[in-house]
Amino acid sequence: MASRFFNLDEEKQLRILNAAIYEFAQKGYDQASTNEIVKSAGISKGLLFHYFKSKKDLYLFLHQHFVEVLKTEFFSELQFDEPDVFVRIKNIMMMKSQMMKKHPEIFNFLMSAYMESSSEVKHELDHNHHALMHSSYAKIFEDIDQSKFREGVDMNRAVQIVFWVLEGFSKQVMEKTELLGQSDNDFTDEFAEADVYIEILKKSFYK
Amino acid sequence: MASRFFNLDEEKQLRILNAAIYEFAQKGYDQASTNEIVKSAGISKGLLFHYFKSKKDLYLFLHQHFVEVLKTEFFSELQFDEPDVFVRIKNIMMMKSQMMKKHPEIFNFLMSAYMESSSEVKHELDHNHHALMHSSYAKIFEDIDQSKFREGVDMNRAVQIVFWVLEGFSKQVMEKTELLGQSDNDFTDEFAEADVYIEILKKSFYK
DNA sequence: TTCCCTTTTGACCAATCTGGTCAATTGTAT
DNA sequence: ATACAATTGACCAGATTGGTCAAAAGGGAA
Repeated sequence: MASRFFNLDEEKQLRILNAAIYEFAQKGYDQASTNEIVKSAGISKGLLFHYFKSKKDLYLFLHQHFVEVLKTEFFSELQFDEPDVFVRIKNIMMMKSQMMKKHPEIFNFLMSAYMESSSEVKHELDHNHHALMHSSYAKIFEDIDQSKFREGVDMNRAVQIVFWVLEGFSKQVMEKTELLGQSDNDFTDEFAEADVYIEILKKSFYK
Repeated sequence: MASRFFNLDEEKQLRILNAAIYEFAQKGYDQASTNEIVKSAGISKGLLFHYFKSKKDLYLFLHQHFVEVLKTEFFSELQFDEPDVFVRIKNIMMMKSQMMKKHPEIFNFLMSAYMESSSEVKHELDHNHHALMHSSYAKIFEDIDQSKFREGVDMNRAVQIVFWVLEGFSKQVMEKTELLGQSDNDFTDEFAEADVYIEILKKSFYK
């Protein structure tokens, strides 16, 4: 099914993919319209159903595909050798911000898929999602250098705190850059500010 | 318009309100169906348009009404005399959790309204929202006792950290209680755990 | 040109749904 | 019986739904 799709003009592929994830993100599975998708992709109705045999087929393909796309980009750009957990978490958060900036439509789509409640696709989605989380998230907290922590601090809670702080921080960054016109922003200032928070937390929890 | 509505059976009022916010939260303004609302409220089409002269009228009324409801409940149960910022933030977060637990439908509706992009209502919503945020949020950070902070700590950033940590914490609590069957939960354990985090942060930032 | 195969089209389907109206019915209090 | 408010639901005209399929268009080889 999908293999045939990838032989298309790359530009036509993109038009279809973008139109589809936009529509699904906007309206959710049930309410999304295949008519709307073909119209905004500039292709005929028949063609869409030629490549994807049903609406469900299309939706599940999109989900699988873009999870894969983000995963690939994420793991190719992240250095895993970073020994300090705090910095590791920071890198992940900043990367997430950069990727949300770069591919907002994909994030919107995957976020809406995460919230999707239509019984027609819910089961398959949950399955994909769990597989992803289990494989990716765990390794953030792997191999933490315990010797750096001051005696008496609860290491797990400390790491949790750092995680929440940087999550809050990157959420704030996203909201700010959304308000201002975005464009060229390379997050240099934000990296620096994130480091200030890291330093504060290190001073609190490290020896 | 709305004044007439409040003369109805209270039970009928509730049926209408619940049906409406559920539908709007589920599908967004454009895609929400007035037919669906009257069906699930068990009233006739004509009646809905008798009390609310249009779909837009209904939507904006619901928004205004439930913002008011939550605001009232929030400010009536919160003690403002709490002198410690950290505890103040904690109280607000825990209260938010409790209210989300108590009125999940209202939160869903207001959350979806916050994300609403339909041009027909966006402008009015933004206006309401801004008014709310400006009046409520500011006083969280009012009158902070600076003398408690250790020298050398950046007070604003410290408060920000506490805010993010407790936000992350309460989000986690919500997700957990959503997975488990909810029911009777009074958040006693969660209050205690939140206090642990508060203590850690106090030790870091206070004299 | 002719042949053959793949790609692409869009009219068509039957069903459902849209926000909103309004003449008619029902309920209630005098 | 009268008046008035509350309530109904059939009706409107048009749009939209996921999906099909015979036909047209494209393109390379003979």
